[in-house]
Amino acid sequence: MKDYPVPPLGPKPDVLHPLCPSRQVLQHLTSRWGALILVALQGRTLRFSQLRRALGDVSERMLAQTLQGLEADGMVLRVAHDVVPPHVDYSLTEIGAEAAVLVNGLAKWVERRLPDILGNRKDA
Amino acid sequence: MKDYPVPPLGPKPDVLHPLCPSRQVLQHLTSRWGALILVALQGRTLRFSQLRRALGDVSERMLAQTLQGLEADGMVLRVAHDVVPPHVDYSLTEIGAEAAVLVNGLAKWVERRLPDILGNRKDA
DNA sequence: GGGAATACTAACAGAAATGTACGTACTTCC
DNA sequence: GGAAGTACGTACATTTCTGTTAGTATTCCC
Repeated sequence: MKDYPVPPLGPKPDVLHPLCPSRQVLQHLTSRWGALILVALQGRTLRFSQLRRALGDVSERMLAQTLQGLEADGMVLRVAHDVVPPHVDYSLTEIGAEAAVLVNGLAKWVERRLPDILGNRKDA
Repeated sequence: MKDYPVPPLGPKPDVLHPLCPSRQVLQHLTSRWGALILVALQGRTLRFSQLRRALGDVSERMLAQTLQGLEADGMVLRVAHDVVPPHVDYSLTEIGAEAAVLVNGLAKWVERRLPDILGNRKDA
């Protein structure tokens, strides 16, 4: 990897630039579980285990890890009720909701177009 | 991982279902290089090396591999001119262009919202 | 009492993604 | 002549991702 002569916070964020932070954010949003969490959390608040069941096959480790990442990016809001059997609610923040709309749009498009995509697919 | 009692091609594709093929397609589109290739190819045709320079830091190996995947999914059209110094053009297919609009929308949103996102970020 | 549920974390392990280096066949430029 | 550009494939190495297992403190249910 060579050096790229552009500061981390240039005037115009550009996803196509290797060092632009927008790339990382985009990757968080589009990561395997990140995208699905946004979709699952759209319009509703879910607890950790509910979220886990909603996604079907996330390991607790990955779910916790991904949620922390999204929380750090300000996409997800975590509210822990300090009760004896742990109870934590997850919901989308304002920007999280905005992102979710876009990610969900992509997901829905894939679902709608799936037949066409699978149709002319050249399987190895 | 437990077994999920749903056929690969049920009546309604659902990204939240572990075995739905839509998940894989979504992952291809949102993969690290997949998404960037769609963005870079929007509205224009690029050659292999131009694409490589456009993304800035893809290795040739990854670029070739990702392009093949997108081609297999019918998103990218590959046209090879049989000339002495190799010349191959890459462009988006119809569905590829549709997908690119959505992915690009997400990318542009991230770029626009980047300041806000980085603002309230809790760095580890 | 034993077992399940809750929301995690830490340690370890294996799988997948990604990069590096090299080779190719031929042309153009210095 | 020697170096660079072109579009890759292949082998190998490393980094990143993801999963599995075990453990925690407490309550509820049988």
